[in-house]
Amino acid sequence: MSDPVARQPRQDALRNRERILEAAVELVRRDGETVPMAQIAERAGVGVGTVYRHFATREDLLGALVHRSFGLALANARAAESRPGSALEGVRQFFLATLRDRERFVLPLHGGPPVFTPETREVQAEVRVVLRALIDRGRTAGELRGDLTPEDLILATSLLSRPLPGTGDWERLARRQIDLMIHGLGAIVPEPGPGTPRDDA
Amino acid sequence: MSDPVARQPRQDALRNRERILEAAVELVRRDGETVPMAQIAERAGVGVGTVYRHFATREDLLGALVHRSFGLALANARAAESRPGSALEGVRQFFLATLRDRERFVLPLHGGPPVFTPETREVQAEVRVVLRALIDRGRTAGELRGDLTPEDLILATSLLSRPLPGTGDWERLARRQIDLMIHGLGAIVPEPGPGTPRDDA
DNA sequence: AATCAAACGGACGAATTCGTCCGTTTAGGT
DNA sequence: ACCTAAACGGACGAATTCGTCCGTTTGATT
Repeated sequence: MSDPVARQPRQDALRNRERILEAAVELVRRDGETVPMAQIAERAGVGVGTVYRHFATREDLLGALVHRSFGLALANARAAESRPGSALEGVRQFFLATLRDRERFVLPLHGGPPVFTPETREVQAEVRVVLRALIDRGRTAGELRGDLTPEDLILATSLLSRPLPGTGDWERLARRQIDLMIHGLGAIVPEPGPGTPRDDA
Repeated sequence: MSDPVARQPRQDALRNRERILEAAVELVRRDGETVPMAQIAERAGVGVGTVYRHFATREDLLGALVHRSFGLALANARAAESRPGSALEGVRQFFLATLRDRERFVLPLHGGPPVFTPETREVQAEVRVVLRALIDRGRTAGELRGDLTPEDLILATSLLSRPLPGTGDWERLARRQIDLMIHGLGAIVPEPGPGTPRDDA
């Protein structure tokens, strides 16, 4: 008798889906993307069956993690773009936001299959659009290098969010990298100097 | 009747060991560190038995790859340090060398077990020493930021050597990152400006 | 050329991991 | 309170992967 509209999903289903994603982020970052599904299920406090119902295949799950990461990047990009101060400072805030959220990021580490779904690429494109706006603003104001592209910023952030073991104080090192890059972003070029062969084509 | 000195290893053994390492670098970079041993053996043109004789366990093999990578980094660091020009240019050359050799680098992607053997750490320490010398030279000459550390450079290079999928023209992007960083390395700070809160502790 | 220790290859049993299937539980509507 | 579609859990057979073992081949030495 009810309309053909799907009834909304049950509460526990939503909750479990969330738990699975959280567990997956944590374990994939720590152990790599081949971490056993059973382990993810265990940490999420559900059975494997539940995991496979929400994500038909491991790749679906990984794809969802990547998708979420771009969603996060998009939110950060928008926040940085709509921020009042200078565009250069906006870029800096974007970097710092990535660093703050880094434990929630999962980006593909090697060139495996899908992972990048069409929807993910859409979000990715939107990130580009927003960053483009930010860059253009800064360029007009003479704060940013004229040749800067959204890809430069995306690459930098994806590097910042990667799990890097072995290094003791990652937080400090990452902030330093941001610092170095921000200074490099300035439109002012210190000293081309004579001893600088140009080997960038 | 012969001395207790070990006779030198056979020629084919050395050759195979080399082939295995080459195959492993390629496949680990492409498919991740859990790539089946059998696959590595196949690409190397040997049987699995041979792989396991040279590297008793997968971790031994991975450890050898990482060790080699640091050896490469050490060679590049030494070349950059003993180079005639300015120290800043030396740093730049070090980065470019890493980029050139990036397909031979294998560094741990997540915080798994061993991989960092004691010997590897020794090489790592030596890299630090050489870079420290380079940095000090540049600092004395006023070419480099006073607070720069070897770790900054090591981190940057390890980021540059990582396999990053999805991005089309990695080469171009990486050169750009180097460019950005080199400019950031200069001792001259363009514009602290009023709108720049200092949130690096 | 004869010898043999060293090295090789790959079949194989053990151990994981995958993804499904189905009997049981439960949220939420009546 | 009752009902049922939706969701759950985890045992299980199929499929991979691991690492070993041993009969065969080969490089070096005499």
